[in-house]
Amino acid sequence: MARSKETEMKATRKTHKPLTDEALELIAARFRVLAEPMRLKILNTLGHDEMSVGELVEATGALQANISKHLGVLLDGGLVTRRKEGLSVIYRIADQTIFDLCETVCVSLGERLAAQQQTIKRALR
Amino acid sequence: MARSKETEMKATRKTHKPLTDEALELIAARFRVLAEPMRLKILNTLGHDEMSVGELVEATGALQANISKHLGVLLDGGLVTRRKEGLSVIYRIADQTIFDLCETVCVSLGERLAAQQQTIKRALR
DNA sequence: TAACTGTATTACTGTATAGTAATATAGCAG
DNA sequence: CTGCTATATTACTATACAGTAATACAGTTA
Repeated sequence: MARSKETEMKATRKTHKPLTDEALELIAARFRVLAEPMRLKILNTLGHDEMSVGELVEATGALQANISKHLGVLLDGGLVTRRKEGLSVIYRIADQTIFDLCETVCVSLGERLAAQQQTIKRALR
Repeated sequence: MARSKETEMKATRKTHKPLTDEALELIAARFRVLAEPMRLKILNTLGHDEMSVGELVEATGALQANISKHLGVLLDGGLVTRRKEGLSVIYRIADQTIFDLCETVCVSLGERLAAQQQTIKRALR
């Protein structure tokens, strides 16, 4: 589990970099892009393949204008890339860290729900 | 009919789990909590220590009502816990995965900015 | 009891944005 | 050219929520 570089050895406990407001805004913006269920659905549908807008519309059941707008947000955020092929425009995930983020969140949510379940069980006994 | 490659194949090459809409909403909700700079600032200020509301107000420079409201959101989301101590209420981070998420995002943003920088450099040569 | 302190809540305002319908744009077919 | 198809954009509405001021509440002290 090699941490990045040995040059930063105090980064594990107690001390944290005081992020600037600009950095916080950039990070928040990334989270904001992921904070919409429909965009997550698009990303999840895309998976590791590439798909045209029409295929995404069909797969998600949403309206074409809505999908197109969400794809624009994802493109602006650098989470997907696109290329034209005839009449179609084909999107592909550009940032694999998305999967890490969702995985981490899922694990965390799972643990939280398990803890809540324990609390309920204990309260009912 | 220039290209009808996957129109019959349903394009299921390496699909992830097809998350339900409910799961997508839960994941999006977690991201939504993290999608505000002020909440990230609170979390970053808290770090691995615990702090009272007043200390957070002073450290962030925000108004008490605002901090209190954001702490409520973080509490609802299960990202912090709180305990009372006399007149004060002391908050502490409850979910360490927050740091992983922010770290992943930072790395991703860094890579993206580096790539954009390369693009600019190449365009100016 | 009353006064004081730290925190939470309420009410309000402004802003951002998801969803939608209609329209615009781009590329292909005839 | 005309029509057709895939995608993007515009305009609009409704909802959500961040920030703020005033107030309520809880715990302490005199």
